[in-house]
Amino acid sequence: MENKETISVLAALAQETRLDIFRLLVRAGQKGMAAGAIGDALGIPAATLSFHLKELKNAGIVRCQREGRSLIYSADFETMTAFLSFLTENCCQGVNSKSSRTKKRGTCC
Amino acid sequence: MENKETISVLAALAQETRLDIFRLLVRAGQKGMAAGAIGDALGIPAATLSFHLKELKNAGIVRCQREGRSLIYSADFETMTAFLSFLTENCCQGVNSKSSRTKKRGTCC
DNA sequence: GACATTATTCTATATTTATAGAATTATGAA
DNA sequence: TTCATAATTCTATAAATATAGAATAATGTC
Repeated sequence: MENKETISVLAALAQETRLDIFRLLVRAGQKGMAAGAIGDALGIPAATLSFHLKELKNAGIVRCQREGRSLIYSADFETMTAFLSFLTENCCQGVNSKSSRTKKRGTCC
Repeated sequence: MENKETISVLAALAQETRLDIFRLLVRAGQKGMAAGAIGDALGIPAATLSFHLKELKNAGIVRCQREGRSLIYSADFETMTAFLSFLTENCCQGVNSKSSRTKKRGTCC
């Protein structure tokens, strides 16, 4: 995953409503959820929801599939995995698990 | 790490200049870098750089320490580790390493 | 075809964020 | 105490993002 792509995932998740939507979809798992059901669960007006779903879709972290009149959205775990790998490698010294005890430096200024 | 805190880290990194700054600091490691050196390395005007450093500092992913006339900034790996753990647990089904082969669903709509 | 349902796109408005010059603050040296 | 250096805050402006009502599009049912 590249810098540009990473930024679009970060931006997609850096918004309360969208992070809520995405976490809901993660919990829903493979089967996903219809747009309407997401809106009901989170109390988001349809137009606003569509706007946010589009952002998530453009970032590549959700997919969607029509089923009758409904559009079923689901989390794309492959993209998320690639995204987390990028962050781990480029922004975290390749460390992800329990803290590597870094010498504490001040937050004095 | 909570939702709110997570969003502020996501937002801090979801910007090209700031991601560049942060990755530079990750590469610099423990010793960190003076603000001026960061600006020189990336070609960012001082006022703009200060603005971005403050964002990163507020999000808790960089620290800073005065050394003579210079302010030395460094990446806070503890916060980043907590952040990655949160994402892994809440946004990625607890999976981080190699893909768990998810049934591919369309991006048709 | 007429109608209800599900969801999107259009539009306007409000809010937040980014950029960078000018002014200011803090530190150290002559 | 004067001067140079390093960096921040102030300020104005530009640009991007979020919200949500109204209009539109796609699908299924009678």
